[in-house]
Amino acid sequence: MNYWLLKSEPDVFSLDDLEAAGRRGTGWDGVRNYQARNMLRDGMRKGDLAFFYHSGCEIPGIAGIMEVASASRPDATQFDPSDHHHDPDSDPDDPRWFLVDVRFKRRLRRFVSLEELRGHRPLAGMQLLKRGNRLSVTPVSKKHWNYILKLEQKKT
DNA sequence: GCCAACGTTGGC
DNA sequence: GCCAACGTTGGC
Repeated sequence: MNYWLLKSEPDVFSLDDLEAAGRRGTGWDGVRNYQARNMLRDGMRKGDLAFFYHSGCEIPGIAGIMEVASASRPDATQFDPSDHHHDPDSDPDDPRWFLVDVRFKRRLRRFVSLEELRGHRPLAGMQLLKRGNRLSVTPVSKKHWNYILKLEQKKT
């Protein structure tokens, strides 16, 4: 099993929205970056776990945990002209963009902010914390994953 | 293949 | 709103 971190702007799609989607979950659509696409398409497996990270908001950070609920499949929004993520250059016979289904697992016991993550030297290697990182899908090592789960338990 | 111009992300 | 960092595009 592998671990991941997926970013979303809570104004667009938040952990609450994912929880509201229930057991069926939802497709993690709209990823339009090749590196992120490759991880979605080739790296993620059903049963993997991922942190739900809130970006582009007042206090960015990790809000919860979700589960990868399917293998990757083509992202239908790329073929929908009315969709913001429409890609007219993508060939239906050879789709360019993929998604996985995700489902809500749980909220963290407390929100762990980006600022807090940056304060922990053992997490320094996390791709999320590297300078200039903008990838919306990044792998998380087991070591970092477990460290954050311990952080979650700590009182502030 | 290089690189300038432009677009996007995302923290601050 | 600003801006650093990075990705993409397209002319050459």
